[in-house]
Amino acid sequence: MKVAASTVTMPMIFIGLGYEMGLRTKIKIDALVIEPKAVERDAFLALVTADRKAPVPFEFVSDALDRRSISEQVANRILALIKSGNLKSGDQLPTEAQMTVAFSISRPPLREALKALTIMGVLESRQGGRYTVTDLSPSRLVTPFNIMMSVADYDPNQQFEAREAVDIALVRLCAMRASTEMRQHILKLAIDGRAFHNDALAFRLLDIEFHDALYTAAHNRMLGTMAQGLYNVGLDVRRVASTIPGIIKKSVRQHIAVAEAVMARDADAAAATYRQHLEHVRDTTIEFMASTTAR
Amino acid sequence: MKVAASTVTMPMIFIGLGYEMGLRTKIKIDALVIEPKAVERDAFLALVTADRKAPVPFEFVSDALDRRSISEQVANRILALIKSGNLKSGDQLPTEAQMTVAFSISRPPLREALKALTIMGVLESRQGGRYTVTDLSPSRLVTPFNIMMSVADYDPNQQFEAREAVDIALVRLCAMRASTEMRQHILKLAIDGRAFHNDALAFRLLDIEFHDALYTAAHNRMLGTMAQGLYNVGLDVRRVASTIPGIIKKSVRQHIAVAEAVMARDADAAAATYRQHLEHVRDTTIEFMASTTAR
DNA sequence: GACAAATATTTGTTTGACAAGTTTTTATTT
DNA sequence: AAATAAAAACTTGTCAAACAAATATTTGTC
Repeated sequence: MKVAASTVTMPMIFIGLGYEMGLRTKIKIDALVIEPKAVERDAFLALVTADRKAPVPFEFVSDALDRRSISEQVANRILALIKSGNLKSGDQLPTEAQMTVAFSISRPPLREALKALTIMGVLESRQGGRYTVTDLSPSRLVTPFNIMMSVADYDPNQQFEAREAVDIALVRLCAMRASTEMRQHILKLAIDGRAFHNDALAFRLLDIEFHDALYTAAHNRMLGTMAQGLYNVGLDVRRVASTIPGIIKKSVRQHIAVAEAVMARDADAAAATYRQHLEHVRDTTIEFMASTTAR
Repeated sequence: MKVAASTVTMPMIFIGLGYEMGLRTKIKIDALVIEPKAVERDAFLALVTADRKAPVPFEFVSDALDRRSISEQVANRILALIKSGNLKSGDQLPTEAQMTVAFSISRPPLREALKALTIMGVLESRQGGRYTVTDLSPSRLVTPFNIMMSVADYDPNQQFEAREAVDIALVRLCAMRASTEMRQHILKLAIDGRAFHNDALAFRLLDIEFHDALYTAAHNRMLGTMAQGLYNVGLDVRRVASTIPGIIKKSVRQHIAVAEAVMARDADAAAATYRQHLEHVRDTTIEFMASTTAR
């Protein structure tokens, strides 16, 4: 037990060296026997030690002071591994036990870092399985964006100003560079909406797909992620607002107009029609919010 | 010790009731005596119990499955308290010990949730002091945004497309609704740049302030946060790129042109000049990246 | 009442243990 | 020998207890 303690807190360079040499030690802790067999020349420890001196180009956490907690530092280190390409989508991370050795820390702070990245949609974990890097897709990474947006004071006007900037840029890009398949898919989704004039829930699902298709077809992940985040912010309000009779019908008509402009590769027309659509959504949303007197 | 364990895992409703009745229990754990004196009818426990049944309107974490870990659930709960206005900027959270009782969990998962929110810029903590809610300002909340953007594959063209959409919208808003003081501040920052034609570091700091002022003066926190995030993504590249002779001089001239358009409340002119500036930054950045052959 | 020292409180970190899943190995059967 | 089922090993999730380090609060003194 004493041995275990001193081994774990051994300077990283030593562990790394022992590791490089293929050293295999059996560490007995009470009734638990740890044998590093599954590691098999895992590159993680080397990576962690390698870019230890190299400063992370951009610091993510508020104060640049080194007085940050270990968990924040470790979260940055793992992010740096992903940024530098040493950890890619789908990759499995080492086990927590291995990482505690690699980072020379104990489990709780390590888990604080891992959980933070999990909540942010960068990592994924299942009890019994290992941590893996997610696909890092916009739909995964909107999570922190949603948090950011939802926590700030919610102002519908600001939100629609933002959507006007982001969505219309995306619609323009979509009209210019979408593939033929995506254009047809978008048009199909728009036309399919006609079947849901009286089914608010079904229309809402279709609406999500329609906007998603636009964002994806534009081939700009950054704008796409932002647009999706902004779309989500007002989603719960609009879910109720869209039950007002006539609103769905008008939305469907506008969707089709946008889709036809996209089909025609007419960026200006697509932007103009989409702007109309956005204004319609804004007005009905604000109207609805005003009608529910309680805040 | 047995008593302590059973007390902590007691159903929340009971704790809440005992609390409501002003019950004060002394819990002895080994040599540690916990006496809930500092709580003083703290509303936190009531809040936590209150909106326990009420479902959070929008779920932040990927899978809607209830198989999420406790820490993720608790993070959502705390966020819900902030969203609903029960926790405001600057508010102190209860101590960890109190929250473990309120949420009926142990410290590690609670800390995982708190640390996740800390890394995301929602909470702040100092050893010895308590957790507090940050000012939730864009500059704080960009953190998750930066992570999101930096983790995804970095494509300069996409980035500048995004900036074109977001920044130009902001500049337009700025030209329309900035206060007189802010306009003058922006102009001053632009003109001050002249002094730094040969000092890359100083110019970089001024550049950050200039763009920050534009974003703030536009009075749209959502767009402002996004713009700041996008600005940060390419910051380390541009820090080096801007050392190329002549680049600073041109940037300063363009800053002044933008500032003058803002002073004149001419949104179109501001947008046009800013677009020129962005293109200049884009071209020099791409040029620089191409010159450094190694990726 | 103001200031300094002592005390208490609070977050940060470590260690240890066990529960609840998942993966791998082993044994059995076909 | 291959497929399948059971067992073992492994891994994450959670709890518990303790101590270190920094901060708040109280107490004592002038």
